[in-house]
Amino acid sequence: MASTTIRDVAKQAGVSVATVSRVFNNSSTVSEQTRKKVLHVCNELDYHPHPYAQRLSLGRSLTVAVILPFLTIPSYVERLRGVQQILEESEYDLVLFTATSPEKRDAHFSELSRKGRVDGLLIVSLPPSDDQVKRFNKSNLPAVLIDAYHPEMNRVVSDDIRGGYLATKYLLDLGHRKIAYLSDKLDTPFHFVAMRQRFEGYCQALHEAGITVESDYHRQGRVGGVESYEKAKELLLLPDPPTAIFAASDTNAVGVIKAARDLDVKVPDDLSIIGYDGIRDSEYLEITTIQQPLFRSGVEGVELLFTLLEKPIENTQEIKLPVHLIVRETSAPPSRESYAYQI
Amino acid sequence: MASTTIRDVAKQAGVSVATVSRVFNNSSTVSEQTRKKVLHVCNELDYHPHPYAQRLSLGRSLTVAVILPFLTIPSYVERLRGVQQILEESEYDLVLFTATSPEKRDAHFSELSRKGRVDGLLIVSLPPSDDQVKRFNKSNLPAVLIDAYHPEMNRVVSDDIRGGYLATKYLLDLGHRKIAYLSDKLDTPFHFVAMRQRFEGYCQALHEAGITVESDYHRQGRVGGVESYEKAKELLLLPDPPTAIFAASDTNAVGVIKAARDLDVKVPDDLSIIGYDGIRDSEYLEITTIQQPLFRSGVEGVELLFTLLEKPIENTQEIKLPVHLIVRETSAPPSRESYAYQI
DNA sequence: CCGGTTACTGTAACCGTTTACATAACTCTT
DNA sequence: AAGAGTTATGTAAACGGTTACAGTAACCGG
Repeated sequence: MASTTIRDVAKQAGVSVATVSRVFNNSSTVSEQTRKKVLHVCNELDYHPHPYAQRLSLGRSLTVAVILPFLTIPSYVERLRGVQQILEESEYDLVLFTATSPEKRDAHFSELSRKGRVDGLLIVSLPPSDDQVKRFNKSNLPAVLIDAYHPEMNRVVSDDIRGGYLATKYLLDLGHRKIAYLSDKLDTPFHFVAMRQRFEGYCQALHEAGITVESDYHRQGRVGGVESYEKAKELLLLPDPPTAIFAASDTNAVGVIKAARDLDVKVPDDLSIIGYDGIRDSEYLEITTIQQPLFRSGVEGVELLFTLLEKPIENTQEIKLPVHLIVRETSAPPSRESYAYQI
Repeated sequence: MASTTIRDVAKQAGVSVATVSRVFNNSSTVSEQTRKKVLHVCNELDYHPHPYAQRLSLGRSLTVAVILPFLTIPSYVERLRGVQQILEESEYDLVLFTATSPEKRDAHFSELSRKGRVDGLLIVSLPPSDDQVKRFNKSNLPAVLIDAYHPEMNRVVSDDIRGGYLATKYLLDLGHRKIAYLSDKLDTPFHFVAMRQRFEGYCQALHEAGITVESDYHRQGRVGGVESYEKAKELLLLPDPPTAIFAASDTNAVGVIKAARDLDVKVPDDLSIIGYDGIRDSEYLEITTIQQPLFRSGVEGVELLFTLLEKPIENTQEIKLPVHLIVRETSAPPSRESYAYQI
């Protein structure tokens, strides 16, 4: 069943293809009479313009690519969700790529930077190299980084240094002095930068309080909750264990909670835990956390991209989103006992 | 910077466009000499065939649409991940749609069922109506349901009745007699069917054990963990509370755990909890659960779609994936006390 | 030496749109 | 009443590929 084309409609309506086309792209004028006739025939023949012919002719792909590291990590998915929701209402298709390895990332970047492949690019949490940025800019493909930084690229970031600072300051204000930082590996081939910045904020707050950063209180595991469970155990079994743990993601925090439970360390009595992100789990599990606007970062990213799609160039723009402390049930002042220790 | 076309290459290499095209689509023969020459020129000019011109000419969109209800629910995302991973290695683009309302679902279905829009369709957890199925089949668009059922559509399902049975049987075998079932709303405009089937398995197991299904032991909340927390509380505050709760998803189980904690009900001593799905959280939180192959369902779905894309029609096919009981830390025999109650 | 393969390559139509330009039919203006 | 504007429409050339068909040259067997 060959689908009906614009020519079929034209013939049936007794007009030229140009006229039919004009009816759809309300560009120039068509008399009310013929417009009605054409629409009627379209309806009758169930005509819909062929998307790919349209795209070829227009020189636009009507497509936006979203590329992110993993689909396993809730915070990325939540960002994707924001992107998806806006894109769905637009004329653009969302085509999805994941960069599960640095090689894949590079392959995607170079494929997608070719003119014609997609109209725009949203890059989640994957900082591109200088070379890649150069290529994007040369092919002047509109692109926006979300949760990633490069000076010459438009981006939506959240204030991770401040987030790290806030979390640590909060624990300090509660009276904690022995505060550990537990994160994913800070050095990855992907060059994720968020957790390093949170660490920076952590150091800054400690410094301000006149506390030296204990390297023993800083642990990194592979991404996700499983390994953070082990690392948390290590921390809790230290001769002089921390009274609070700042986990660089809520997922990490879940690992810490489990470790505490298994070692019979009471939360929050004997151990305060603060997470980061504000994903669903943190809500369900009542984890005190630093909430960053994940969903919104996706929304803002698309919207920035849309403005870029309209008028070409300007200065690179940065949208910095705020973070908030959300106090829930995994944090409290340190117990007497731990106080005693440290005096 | 206009991109280089096949004609540029042809001119530069001193051959016809047909020859250049042939070099890429290794269809018919090209002499080794000219092939080399063409490839060299392509390399030099950084030529890549324009995707949309190709698609128009081929009459294939090289695109597969995936449509799912929400991006908020881990199990859907995990299925998507399976789909994505396979699709990424193929020549097809994955374009993503969500049906956050029944109206959206219908709109997507009818748009996507038009020939030419996409080459294939993967529908996750959204059972289509008879009319829609008719339309899919008329436009003979290859489509596969994942975690949804329609007799006239190809599908990948998991054995939810058996899963419900297994979970309940396991609790019965532990000695429980007062077993509640807590799920999302069973009647939704989406007509999700999985949780109803699990309920069926639950009833079956109880029946087999000669236990009548208490309607008071069956609660439904809105999707997700927040409301299941409330419902679990209701159950636990019943005059004769259950000794075990079968939560129809791990997310629901998390709500139950929280309710138990808040009411000082010890898990698993005073209350056994079993979830469903086997998502990450169930692992982190050590929830006993029925694991279904979520990721794999995506993989199998795409693979089934690929075979459909190769040779057109055959009988509709069903792939039924197995489920497994995973015993972790939220389940145990009922305590003496609760036994006492019921004798 | 000739007809028939075989191996390679070119010409041009086609995929289904959009749109610059041309044209035709009116309506004013003076 | 002719020239200038307007308005509505048609013609045909893009967009950038693929591929049916045709053509040419080289090769082969008899």
